[in-house]
Amino acid sequence: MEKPEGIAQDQMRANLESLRKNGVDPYPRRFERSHLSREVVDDFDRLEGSEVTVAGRMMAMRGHGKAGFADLVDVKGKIQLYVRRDEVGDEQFAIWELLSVGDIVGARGEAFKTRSGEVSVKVKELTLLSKALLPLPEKWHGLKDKELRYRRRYLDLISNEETRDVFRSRSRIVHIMREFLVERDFLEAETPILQPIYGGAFARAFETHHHSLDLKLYLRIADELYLKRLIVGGFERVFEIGKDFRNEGMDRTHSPEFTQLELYQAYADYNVMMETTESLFERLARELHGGTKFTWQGREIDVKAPWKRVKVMDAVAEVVGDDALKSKEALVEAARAVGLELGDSQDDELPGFGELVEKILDELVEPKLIEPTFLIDYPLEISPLAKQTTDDPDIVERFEIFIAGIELGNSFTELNDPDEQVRRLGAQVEKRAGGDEEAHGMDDDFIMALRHGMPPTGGLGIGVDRVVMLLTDSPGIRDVILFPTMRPERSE
RNA sequence: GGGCCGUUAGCUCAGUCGGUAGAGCACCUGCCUUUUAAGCAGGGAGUCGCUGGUUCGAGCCCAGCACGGCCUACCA
Repeated sequence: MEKPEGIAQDQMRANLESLRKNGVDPYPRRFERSHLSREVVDDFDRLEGSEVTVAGRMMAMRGHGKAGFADLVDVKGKIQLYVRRDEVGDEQFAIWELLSVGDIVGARGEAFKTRSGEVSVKVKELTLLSKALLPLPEKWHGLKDKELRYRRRYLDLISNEETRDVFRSRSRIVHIMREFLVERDFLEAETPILQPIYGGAFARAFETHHHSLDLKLYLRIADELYLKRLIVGGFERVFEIGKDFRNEGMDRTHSPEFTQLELYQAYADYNVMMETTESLFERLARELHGGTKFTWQGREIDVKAPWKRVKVMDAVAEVVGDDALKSKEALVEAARAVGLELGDSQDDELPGFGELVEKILDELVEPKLIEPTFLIDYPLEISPLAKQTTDDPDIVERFEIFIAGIELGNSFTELNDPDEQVRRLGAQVEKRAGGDEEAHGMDDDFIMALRHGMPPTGGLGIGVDRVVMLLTDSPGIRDVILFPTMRPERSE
């Protein structure tokens, strides 16, 4: 059942019928415009007195008896229409009087300036291009309700200039990332989203089913294992910008579908990736903010290189003390002492050393990393795809990127020793068998690829949505995703 | 999962002590040929998120539910 539209809506519909009776097609086909609104405004000195044709949505109307004004908004801005009965004729003026705010129209007429100096079009011919049947949100306050803004993003975009700006910036950011990498001879790749075995991160996956293959498939949680196959294949520098899917909780920085940039560079290591990260962020900040400094939610950020590099174990020692790192038992005690909840004291139920380190990082270290920081050199236990450091076999060459307390990316010197990779994934498979749904599975084809020889390689993943949040001063990830995941509205 | 808050006209919001539902915008009518949050006069517009309860009487009090927001927890 369609719910009744309401009185204003009934009247808009009645106007539609009146227009049809007057022989007006309320939904005609193409319309040729000569100028965008901003072109007329910017080039007014040259265009004054000449004829222009513009089109857009009427966002305000001001009637004056036998004349009227409307604000016509198009993709680049707004221009005022001035409609006079003695200019358009009785027939068109009658049509004008049946239009409302929200209707989409085309107008041909002379560019001129009003008495108050506003560039306008003195309309000679007005064409209805689409009749609106529902009223727009309030013109002064815009659409404020967050739920409605997410669910009906089109209204948010019509009403709120800031929302349009966020998504324009998002488009630029993605474009700059692509340009940055293509300039450096990276090849853009598209790898499978539907995967029989998922890997490359710790996360629960969405499951689906392919009917004609009668095959269980997963939506990818990362691009990693396929992009590395391309490195084996000889492309040497590859990247992908695309959606990953993780079947987990949602909050200010987590969305079940999100956009990730992953890149892999043969003959590089994580040090090269750190330099690449710094260059990319500097480039993004310069293009969006004109320099390396900007603010996010009141915090001053400066992405100028070089960024701080802090070893994970040093950061943890700073919080819990050096002695705590000598054994798992000592670390457990120290973690409890600083207030972390670790569950029951049964040793086999406690997290491993690596997981403890990670928990301490999450709770006590990362939130404080406001200025851009690379946390480097992670425990091997929680990094099954990264290569060990030369001086400590329990530590891998890996970093994560933090700005404003938010994790923005993850990178390592990629593990390319196939036998070691089998051992690492084997440990993951055991964890999964023990009930850890987020542990990796064994990907035999990936292992086979490594056995053919993958060059030493540096890899980097960056959370694009979070980068957009940061650079657009948006408080949450839903504010930078056009149509964020929502529970359906209950319909009666 | 837990806590707090919200849900009233298409939108933005009021709603006092529990006593017949309000404003502005939008829409419609009238006047108005340089206005711009145009103006003036008038009009129509409601399942007060849903279900139950208390009460002579509920938008308001109580309980449950739904959806959302913020925080928190979990989760690479």
